[in-house]
Amino acid sequence: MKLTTRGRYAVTAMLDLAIHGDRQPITLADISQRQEISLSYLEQLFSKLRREDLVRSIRGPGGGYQLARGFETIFVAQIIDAVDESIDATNCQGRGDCNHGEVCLTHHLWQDLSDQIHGFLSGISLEDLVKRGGFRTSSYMAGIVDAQPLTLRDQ
Amino acid sequence: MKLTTRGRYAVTAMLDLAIHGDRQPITLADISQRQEISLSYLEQLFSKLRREDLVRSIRGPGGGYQLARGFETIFVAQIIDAVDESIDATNCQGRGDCNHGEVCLTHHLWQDLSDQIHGFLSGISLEDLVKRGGFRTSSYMAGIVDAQPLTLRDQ
DNA sequence: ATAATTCTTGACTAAACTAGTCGGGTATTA
DNA sequence: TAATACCCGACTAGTTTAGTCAAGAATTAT
Repeated sequence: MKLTTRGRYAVTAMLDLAIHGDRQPITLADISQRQEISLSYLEQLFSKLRREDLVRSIRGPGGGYQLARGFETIFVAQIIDAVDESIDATNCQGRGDCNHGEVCLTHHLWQDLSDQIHGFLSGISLEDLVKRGGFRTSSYMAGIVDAQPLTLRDQ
Repeated sequence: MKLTTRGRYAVTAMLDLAIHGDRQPITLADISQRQEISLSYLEQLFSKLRREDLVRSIRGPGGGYQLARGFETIFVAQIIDAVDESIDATNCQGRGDCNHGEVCLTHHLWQDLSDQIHGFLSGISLEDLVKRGGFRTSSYMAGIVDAQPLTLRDQ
């Protein structure tokens, strides 16, 4: 899992969709204006989001995009995974031969860290982001208590 | 905080130092061979690690690098911060004017996530990495129970 | 002294990635 | 049939990554 601006853009756009798109489809032009993201760039991102079944598209006048399902079932991790084709956290593509044919010193550290961040973001849904606090206050994560805390796994 | 290969290299090298460097200084050439990292690239990384006072250098024959202090006081987050000059997690350099002069929808999400990952890696010391489990088993994080769990903050 | 060793520094580079732009499609509706 | 809006692929400037190369400075052993 990678965390880049692209993932940020995608989550922001999906959040915009969750907020404004409960009735009609929302055009990328609208999102582009509201969120200040280039239209063509949004097209690239939504192409991936659609392939991953996170959004539904409707062509023609009056068309646009909608969430493919309820916002309580769409999680931040899924959005980021859809657009930031997750390169391996490890250097050896999981083969475990990163150091002279053996596993390198920090192989499992990164693997586990990746898993943990992923688990963390898998616990935050669009609903969480929409419902908690205002978007312009600094406390909108305050109520997110259901989000899976990022602890170290036991095995 | 950024998580890239550079940070991985740095942590791996520091771990190598923690394991082999308890007596004499360790040369970058040794680390380069053991960890399969280019010598010149290591030089760049250690230049930054030295500036951040994480390692001590000794020139001349018999010289090399040592940890600047006990491995129980050096944390993964410090190493990564030293080499991956932490760009802002946010788009607006913390000014909060990322969207039409206001804070963008996901500003605080990324800010908080950044903080959490940072806190998480601030709880894992080189000692933890050295002592727990073998480096070639998949369970060396099993005993790290003191590491600050990554939970959402309350305010 | 001087040669060997090792760190120190800066300039340079190929390859990859990011965040776009551009131009032409295709489906749908009015 | 024109307008709307998604769809798709090619292209690009700028940045970052991972690395090379070359010269130099400090220290030790001979």
